[in-house]
Amino acid sequence: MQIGEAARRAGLTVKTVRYYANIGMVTPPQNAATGYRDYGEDDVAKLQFVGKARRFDFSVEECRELLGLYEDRNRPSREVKALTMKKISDIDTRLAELQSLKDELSSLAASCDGDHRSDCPILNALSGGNNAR
Amino acid sequence: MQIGEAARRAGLTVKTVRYYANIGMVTPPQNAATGYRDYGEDDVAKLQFVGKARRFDFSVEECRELLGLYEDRNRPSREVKALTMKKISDIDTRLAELQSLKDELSSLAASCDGDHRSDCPILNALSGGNNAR
DNA sequence: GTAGACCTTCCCCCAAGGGGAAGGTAAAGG
DNA sequence: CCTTTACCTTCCCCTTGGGGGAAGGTCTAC
Repeated sequence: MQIGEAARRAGLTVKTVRYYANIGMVTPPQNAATGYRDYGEDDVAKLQFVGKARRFDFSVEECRELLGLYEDRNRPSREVKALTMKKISDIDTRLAELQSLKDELSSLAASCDGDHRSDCPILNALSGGNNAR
Repeated sequence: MQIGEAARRAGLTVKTVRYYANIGMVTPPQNAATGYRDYGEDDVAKLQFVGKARRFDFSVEECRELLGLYEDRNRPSREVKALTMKKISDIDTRLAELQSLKDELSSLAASCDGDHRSDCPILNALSGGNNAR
């Protein structure tokens, strides 16, 4: 099938699918005469796989790794689990950072009247000494 | 003072400070003879302000806006608070997304033995039907 | 035969700088 | 006076994950 239908079926844009072909992630054969890429069912499955992994916040390089494991029917599940645990740990780190930011911003916002007057504790905190963070 | 000291005092890299000058965020006068930028105390204060706002996850454009409000001694604090509340809302959205990702990945990881065998529920979920997400 | 819907490659664009080259400048040391 | 060292400058390419659009080839329908 052509790239448009493959993209539709994988829930990706044509640009994205072409990009994955360019970086060697999902590489369909290319018709010598027309230059058109020719996607098969297995390619669509890989595209769906990558699309789903991307939605799970795996980077393109991590997707490439997962795809390699996916295609290797004899790899130990340990490797896949390790990647997943690492990703969970990354997410935890980011969650903690964002929560901390939110707490600080919330306390700043709570101290600001937010009215027509110009006095603003938020700006004061941002411009004040380095003790704010 | 020269850019190096300004950067040190603001807790930023020279590259970053030069970038802020290039995009018109903090623009010190430039010595006509040597081309060296000449930072004053007010510039350092602005750099510190921007650096702190960046650490609060405000984008460079948002920082530019905050800096405008910071320099306008007559603006209502309402505007500053609105930007802050918007940022908190953005963070909330991202927190929810990440938490959801984490939950899904955690349940996948829990179902995977992670041993030497090749059967892996994580890969099965990624390659399976679209019901996983 | 021609319009419309595909497809291709190619190049520039985003954020927010980082890395490093090539070259100018200032101050200290010998 | 000369050299080393530590600054500084501009310039260009690199990052992530594609998006936008131009120029041009192809295929099907009417």
